[in-house]
Amino acid sequence: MLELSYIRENTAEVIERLSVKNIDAAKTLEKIIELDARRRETQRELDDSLAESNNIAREVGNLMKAGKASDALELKNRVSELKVIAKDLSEKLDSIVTEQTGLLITLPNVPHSSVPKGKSAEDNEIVHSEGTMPNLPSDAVPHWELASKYDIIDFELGNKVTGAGFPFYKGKGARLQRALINFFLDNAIEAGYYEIQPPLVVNEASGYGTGQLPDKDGQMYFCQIDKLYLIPTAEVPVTNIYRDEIVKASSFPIKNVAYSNCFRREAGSYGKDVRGLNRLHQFDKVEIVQIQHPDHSYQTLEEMREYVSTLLRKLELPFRVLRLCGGDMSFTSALTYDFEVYSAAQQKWLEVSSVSNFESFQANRMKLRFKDENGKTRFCHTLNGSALALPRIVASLLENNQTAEGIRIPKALATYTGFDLLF
RNA sequence: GGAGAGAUGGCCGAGUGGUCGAAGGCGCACGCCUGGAAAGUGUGUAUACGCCAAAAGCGUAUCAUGGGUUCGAAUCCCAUUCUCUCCGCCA
Repeated sequence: MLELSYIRENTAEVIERLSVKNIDAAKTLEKIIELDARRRETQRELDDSLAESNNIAREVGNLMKAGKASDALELKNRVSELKVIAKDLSEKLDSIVTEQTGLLITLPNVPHSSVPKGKSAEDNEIVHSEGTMPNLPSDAVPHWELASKYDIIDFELGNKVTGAGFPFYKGKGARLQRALINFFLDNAIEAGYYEIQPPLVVNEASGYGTGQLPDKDGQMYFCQIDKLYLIPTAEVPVTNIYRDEIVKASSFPIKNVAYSNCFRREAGSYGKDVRGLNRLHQFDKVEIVQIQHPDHSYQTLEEMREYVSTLLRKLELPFRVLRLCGGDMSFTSALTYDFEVYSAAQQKWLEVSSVSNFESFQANRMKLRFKDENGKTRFCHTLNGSALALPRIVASLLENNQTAEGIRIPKALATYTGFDLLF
């Protein structure tokens, strides 16, 4: 959620920057500012009337003590009147605040000045490319064929037991999963991240805090009877640790890493995008989350970007980094780098990581604050990134490393799998 | 799931209708003391909103959450959530 004071003081800039996300916010902003004026006026009237009630109540108390009960009677009536007025004002204030908040949460985060304009993925800016493209034999096949050839991932079995998008990993496939999780966690810990194992379901307030709710609730699995959501990413529970907190500035940067299953309904996806491991309803991901001082968050974003690059280098996968254009960015992000790995057999780039700075957008929703050098309470900046999501890494590892003898496992990973050739 | 007890500031803990945002202690911050530290000692130490250009200051709200009773609620009543104890079930 955008900060009200920021909207109020930089209206034109907000409109201009949101246009990069192809949003025309002028009318909404105007309404929000108008509601804000009414909110403050109503608040003042309400406070005044409550102040008068409090004063009279105190007087009544004094009169009672002095044994002048009859004198108190008239005052009592006045308080009763004020109470009715205050109740009206309070209801009015509630409805104004509700309306204002309702509008505020429809506004996406303002993109960083470096974000290019654009409508779709076509307009993303490639900022970096690295690694050598594999030279595959002519009989190279996509990962879903390799998965069944080596009997390591069973999509049909998943269909039978659960449904589409919930595969079974078997034998060396399961071990490869476990190896990748440990590889990613160990690397993160070495880079100074603190490991967290979060709950896989969260309450409504947490979904709201990181921005999944209310706009994306159809994308999460929901347990109706307990009003709990299956997490779409560890970002949700791990960032919400700090909901309603005032952290010490000396604790910056706060660096957490968490492995979790991620659950996504992916309503509306279809076709070859969901083939094999490309898009699953349940997958594994190691997520890095940082809480940082506003002055340092972009430097941190670059560090996180570099960290993810080192992982892909160790896995010997060719990758490129994209700066997402306004139209392709998420609702909550101010700047996002996507990492894509080349899937040789599918001959396409697969998104394996998304590293974002949310600035104070999530922090404002969550009321995550810190005290700055002047003792002033301010919102923190939050950042996160996948480091990494497993399925598409597995897809490209299988495809890019296929040989006549089997799948070659990169050296850095082989110490975790316990085998360097999957056959 | 059943029965009972409870929820107060960063933490512990007092407070059963009236200047209570809340005693006391711990912690924390700053100062004094010290060669330095500890001990000692002094001061300060919640959050949000509103008024104000801003600071100071003032007002309002907040004692789990939401309602209610009352001139007045941390205190009484109702609902919800959570915690603990016992019983049941159980990885």
